[in-house]
Amino acid sequence: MSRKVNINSCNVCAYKSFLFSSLHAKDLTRVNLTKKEMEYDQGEVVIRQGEKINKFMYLKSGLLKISQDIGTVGNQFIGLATPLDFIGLLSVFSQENYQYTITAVEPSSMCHIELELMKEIVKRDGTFALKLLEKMSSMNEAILRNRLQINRRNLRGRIAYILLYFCREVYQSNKFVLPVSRKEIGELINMRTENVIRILSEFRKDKIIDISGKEITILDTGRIQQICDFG
Amino acid sequence: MSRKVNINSCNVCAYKSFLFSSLHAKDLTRVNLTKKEMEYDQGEVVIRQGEKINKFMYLKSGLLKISQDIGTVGNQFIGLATPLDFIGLLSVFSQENYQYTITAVEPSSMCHIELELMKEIVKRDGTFALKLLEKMSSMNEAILRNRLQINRRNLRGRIAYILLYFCREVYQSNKFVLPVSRKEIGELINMRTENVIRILSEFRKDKIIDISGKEITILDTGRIQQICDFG
DNA sequence: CGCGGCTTTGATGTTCATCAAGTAAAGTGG
DNA sequence: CCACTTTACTTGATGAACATCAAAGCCGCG
Repeated sequence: MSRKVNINSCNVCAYKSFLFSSLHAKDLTRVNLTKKEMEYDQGEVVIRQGEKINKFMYLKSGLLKISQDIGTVGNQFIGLATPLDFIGLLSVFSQENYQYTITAVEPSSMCHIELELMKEIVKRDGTFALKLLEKMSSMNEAILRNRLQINRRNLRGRIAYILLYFCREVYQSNKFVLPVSRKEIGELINMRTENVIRILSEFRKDKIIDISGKEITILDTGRIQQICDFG
Repeated sequence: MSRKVNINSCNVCAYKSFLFSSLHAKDLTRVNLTKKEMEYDQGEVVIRQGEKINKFMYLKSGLLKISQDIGTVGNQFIGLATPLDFIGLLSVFSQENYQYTITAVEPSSMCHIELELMKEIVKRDGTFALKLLEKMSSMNEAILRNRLQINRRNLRGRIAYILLYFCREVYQSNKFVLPVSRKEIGELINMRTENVIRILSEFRKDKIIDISGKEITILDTGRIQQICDFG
């Protein structure tokens, strides 16, 4: 179950230099005093699609899944959020309610600030506003680029792409434990579970990767890159 | 060829109420004095991918194509911009250079403001900053939603989707002239030209639409909607 | 007029989803 | 803790959806 944790000072948080560095001492203190830090277990839902947005949230550590219910058709897995990402990335400033469901796929620690306070600071502190604009802009661009990249590839290319994504963007290691099921990977890169499995097995047979349950080791980065580029 | 046109007052522009309504008289005057209004012919390139970003641009009238060169593979057609959209939507505040190429697919009229002036106003006017944040946020969300919608449909569903998109979002009419070639539609919704044509013909035979060159008339909105929903 | 790009249709082959069936793993209640 | 249920994983077979190839008509443009 999610739980509130000891309040740490914002002064020692990686986020300070990322976003709040320019903040006036007075505002930083207010953020420090009103923020709430929460921890979530693996599998726990952080935000449910449709809930009212009243917090500005950001991920301090862990890994989150961003997805969307699409009626009977199933679930669209849109992407992952890694530390320093804002949550509710797209909707925070434009919608009343969350358009996406956020789930912790690894134990995660997050900070909340009242959205009203955020808006207040934006209104008062233009330098901060500009910085926020830049961050949101580049985050949105990254998500879109990812989706475009995935959808123009064939299945083998998609698997190669997502493996390199985990390797480079999430774990910074050739060896990692998949944070999601093969079914979910299928939802993320628009293909059937069976084909996710088939192609992973194929890569294993070709000695491009090694698989042991959810643990993946990339053996031949060059080949994977090649499949990603030309697939 | 693109050309500068008579300067109209920002006071009578639709954009004023859309974005600049809260601006102080002083800032509005500055915008008014330094802005440039340009007109572009059909087919003219407005922005070339890679160019330095130094203007904040918005579309007053016409229709723009947003696309991206992706090496040898061809061209990714990302979406269209309709009046009141900002241009360089994603990159303006996060990148040095444009990530996308913008082309006028209908005669278009645009306004430019120096990006530095924009940033200056953002810094000084928090209410404006917040408004801009909201607009950018909702624009980005719309683009992403579109891409997700397109990619989870089969080919008939994609064609139905894009026809309804033109009908509802762009032309507000059941009868419209396609602003782009069938090849480009294929690039927009990730399918081959031949299949774009085949499915359009199929819809024509089924008396769901009428085709005359680039002119399309949607005859049976209900059926199209159904194909869009279940395809 | 002739060239190149767009459009169209048909034929063919590949890729991928679907169906089926079985094993393994993980959660659940007695 | 064990039987039971459910969910995840895996492989093979089949057919549908889609890309590709080919050929011809069309249209605008130098």
